Amino acid sequence: LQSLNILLNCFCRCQTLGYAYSVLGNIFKSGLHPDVITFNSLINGLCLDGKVAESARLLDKMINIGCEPNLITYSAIVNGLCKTGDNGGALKVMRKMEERGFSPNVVTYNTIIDSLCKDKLVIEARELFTEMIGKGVKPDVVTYNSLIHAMFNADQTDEATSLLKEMTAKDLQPNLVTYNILVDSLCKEGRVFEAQNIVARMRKQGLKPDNFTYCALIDGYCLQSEMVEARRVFDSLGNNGLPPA
RNA sequence: CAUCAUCUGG
Repeated sequence: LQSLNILLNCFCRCQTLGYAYSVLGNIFKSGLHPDVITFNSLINGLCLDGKVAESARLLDKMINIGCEPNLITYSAIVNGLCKTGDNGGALKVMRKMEERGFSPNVVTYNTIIDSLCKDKLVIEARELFTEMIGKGVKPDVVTYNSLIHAMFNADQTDEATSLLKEMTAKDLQPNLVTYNILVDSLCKEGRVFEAQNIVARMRKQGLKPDNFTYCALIDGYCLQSEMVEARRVFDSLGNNGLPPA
């Protein structure tokens, strides 16, 4: 069952749900019973595909056959609602799961906070942020990444950098995504030089700049019409978009 | 230190 679950999840994440369902068929044919992970993968796949209604039906189905949904099930649905732009619905599901005794965890909160951030609802994102802290759910790097990104997008660069300080004060190490957000945002503001300093800093921490990093830099130079510099970065990359080892 | 949910460019 584990192997079939792995395969099924791959198809779900690739948005090839037809194949996922045929794996489900094989599970039945083999006389096996899908478990909560099987259902979670399918629900997630449907949600990522925007078929949240269908995922709700699957949720009912799993309950009917006696398979108890868990925190991950509900979080996947929360994500599906967020990705279709229904933040209100996502919040409702989160409140419902609390009533049913499933405490939302850091991932659940991160999902909604990020969605609010993307919709520029920075105030309500921060409200959820303080709510989670109040409930003893510790924000992690992903939480801060979403908030920092939102602050840059709202031209609150000062707030972004203060959040960055806040996270390191909490012993949360900025990760590759954090740095990519910084590099990209600085580049879009025309501060490519400072972005390069960030890149130097990430190298110093042993983090390897990746495709995102280089694309952000190239884009930044292009925006400044510094085509020679853009070209220099571009030429430093190999066929796979990464610098030669 | 690998069966499931959340964050970054184009």
